[in-house]
Amino acid sequence: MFSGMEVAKILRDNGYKVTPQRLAVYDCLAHTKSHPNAEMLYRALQPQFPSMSFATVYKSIEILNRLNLVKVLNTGEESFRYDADISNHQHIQCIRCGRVDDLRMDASAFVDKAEKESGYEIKSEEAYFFGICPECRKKSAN
Amino acid sequence: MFSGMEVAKILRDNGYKVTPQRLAVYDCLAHTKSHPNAEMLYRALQPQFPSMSFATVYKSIEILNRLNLVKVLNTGEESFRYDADISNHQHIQCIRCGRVDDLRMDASAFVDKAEKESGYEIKSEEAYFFGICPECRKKSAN
DNA sequence: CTCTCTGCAAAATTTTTGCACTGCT
DNA sequence: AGCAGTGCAAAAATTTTGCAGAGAG
Repeated sequence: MFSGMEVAKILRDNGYKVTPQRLAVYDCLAHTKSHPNAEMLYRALQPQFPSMSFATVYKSIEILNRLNLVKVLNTGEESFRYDADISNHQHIQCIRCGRVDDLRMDASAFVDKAEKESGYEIKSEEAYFFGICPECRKKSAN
Repeated sequence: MFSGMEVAKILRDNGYKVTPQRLAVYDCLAHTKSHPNAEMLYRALQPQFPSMSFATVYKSIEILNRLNLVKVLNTGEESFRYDADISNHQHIQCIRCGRVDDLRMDASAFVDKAEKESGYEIKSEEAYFFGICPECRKKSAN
């Protein structure tokens, strides 16, 4: 998680211009835990940038992702979700309400085993769990 | 992995008709290790069913998936991939050539830990590893 | 002042849907 | 014979692209 000034510096140092839109996309991702998709980001940025287009949302994310400032999540829904937390962690999604939460577990033993068994040189890893979140469990009263 | 007759029985027992297209989609998935997407399936079935449409591919997969005969994979590509191996296993994709391989590791300890840490009631789990496959490692000669 | 970025609209992709016709049971 | 399934084309939904004008460095 970086400050606006840090993000600006990273953009500048990599030859990208620092625009309010790019900073706002990062800022939005950095200040939410909801792992939004492009549409949620677009809607969240509308009040501040009424003229902003989806193209800019996607182009901003592409750059932020290339600079390793945001991660792309893939929970199996129609659209991708995005996360400004680039530390190694896993995700868990509620199959009732759709929310996505973070999970922090040390997966290095799992990765090492996968590397040995597959013969691949592993560069990254994504783990998704699916189930029923504490709130939905309460609601269903079983 | 089921035989054609077993799949036919499962379809019939669940009120779905047994059609050559549905059996062929399952058969195609059961006899490949390449984890094809809809287009690969469509092309593979063309010789046998020149009139078959994408609609039928997707509709067949939807039913097979609902009957828990095939699994939907999400490696972060544009399209979904499908797998007739419904046993608990993980997947690893080569970031050079795009191939997807199976990996069989016991993840139950990982799942238990996730369940405790998240408070979720976990129903399923997907783990994807990304790296460079043995063949591509040889080619790059490092 | 230059050159990248934005915003718009159109394009490209993947997947879904509606409907007439076919064919399984 | 009845009704679900197929195939086609059109629709949806998400993401990408081209281009003219705006704005960052």
